[in-house]
Amino acid sequence: MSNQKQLTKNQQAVFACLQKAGRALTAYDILDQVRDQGIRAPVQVYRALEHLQETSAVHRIESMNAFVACAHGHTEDEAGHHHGTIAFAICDGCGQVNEIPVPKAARTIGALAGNSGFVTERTVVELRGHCAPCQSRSDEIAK
Amino acid sequence: MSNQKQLTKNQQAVFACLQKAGRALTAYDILDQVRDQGIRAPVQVYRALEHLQETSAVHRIESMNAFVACAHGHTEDEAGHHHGTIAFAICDGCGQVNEIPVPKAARTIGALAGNSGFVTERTVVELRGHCAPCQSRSDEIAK
DNA sequence: CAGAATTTGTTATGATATAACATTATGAAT
DNA sequence: ATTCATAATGTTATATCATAACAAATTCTG
Repeated sequence: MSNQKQLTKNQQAVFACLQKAGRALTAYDILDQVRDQGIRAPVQVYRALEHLQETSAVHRIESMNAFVACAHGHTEDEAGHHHGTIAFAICDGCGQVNEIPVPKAARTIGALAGNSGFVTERTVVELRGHCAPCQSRSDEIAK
Repeated sequence: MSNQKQLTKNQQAVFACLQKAGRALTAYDILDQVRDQGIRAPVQVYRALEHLQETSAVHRIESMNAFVACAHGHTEDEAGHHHGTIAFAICDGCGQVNEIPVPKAARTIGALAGNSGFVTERTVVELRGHCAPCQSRSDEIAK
């Protein structure tokens, strides 16, 4: 079968690393963190990430070439209840990534594209900016 | 001054290449096309792209690591009238990229992020899918 | 256990992007 | 026109992100 629920050793290591980080990491960031768990080559990390993305346990942040653990309940519980499109709010100060379900706005945008016959298969929405704490931090710097 | 309107030789070459292509190209695709115009190294392409992005003549497609000439009037006319956020509808069949202004949907999404104090500085919206012609083409293949 | 499928490990390489620094061109002020 | 400041260029090297190819080990299933 294709959809087993148990993660393999490498998949566990990579996923745990991302969860612990609590922010987006590049594949090589991850590699550095899991070397002591026997993962030696980039391809091993990419393979684990590929699987984790298929099961929606991990999302790729396109504008960073990085990866983040899904904030919703993908730890143990089954299902992977499908939300629609999720927007990622990425803080360029601290790297925190927040997930914001935006099913309606995504449908609106998809409909606009559909007007010219375009069929949307995947929607990428990423907000780059600063979270509240980092906002005040940069205020300080700007005096 | 910072905002001159005339493009330099390299900037012209890169921009012309993108306009001629009519679709997204990677920096190395561009490099291959402009070697005969004296551009020899990746960094020269990236520098031209950087300038062209600053003036909104070119957009970066994050989910492709590629670049596309802006579809709006950036050829000769001044101004670069500021639209709000633009969504890119990218056909995975033929590579065509369509620009769709989505100011309202983008504001909606930004407002949702703003609820937790996030301040958006840049909004990336990219639709991956298939354009009308490529849609029918894949129909054929699927019999 | 046998066979199939998947995962793993290993090496190599491809693709994307920037650092550092010397040089040349351009524009504005005298 | 000369000087100065700025921006653009060229060149080499290297950093960063990602996949190809193939052999070996593991796991699942009958």
